[in-house]
Amino acid sequence: MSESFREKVYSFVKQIPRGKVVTYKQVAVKIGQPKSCRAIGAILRANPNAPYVPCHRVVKSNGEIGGYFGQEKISQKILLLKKEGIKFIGKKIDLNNYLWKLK
DNA sequence: ATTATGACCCGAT
DNA sequence: AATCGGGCCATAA
Repeated sequence: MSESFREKVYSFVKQIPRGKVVTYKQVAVKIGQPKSCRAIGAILRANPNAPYVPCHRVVKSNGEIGGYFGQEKISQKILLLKKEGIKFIGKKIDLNNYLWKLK
């Protein structure tokens, strides 16, 4: 039996180190479904188990941060990222500095 | 089974 | 830099 889509997403996101981020696209590629980037967000929205799965470290490919529980708690996502040392330039972050480089 | 929705991505304008 | 449009995919109804 193969892991469910959800399981793959969560298990990978849990490995993102503090102070680093990955894009929804990266997650999609990593779990072997490069075209499922959009569905990744749908999964994280469902039941991230907030503190356990660091879903706040998943951002958009253009440097914007994306959402957090719909459009409601984005401020909290920003706060968590700032708390980890990530700086914002307007509405975006510098992916060249914070992107987690996979091996 | 079919439709609509959304924490997305990318190329073209 | 900002906007638009088409593509993709898991879920919910």
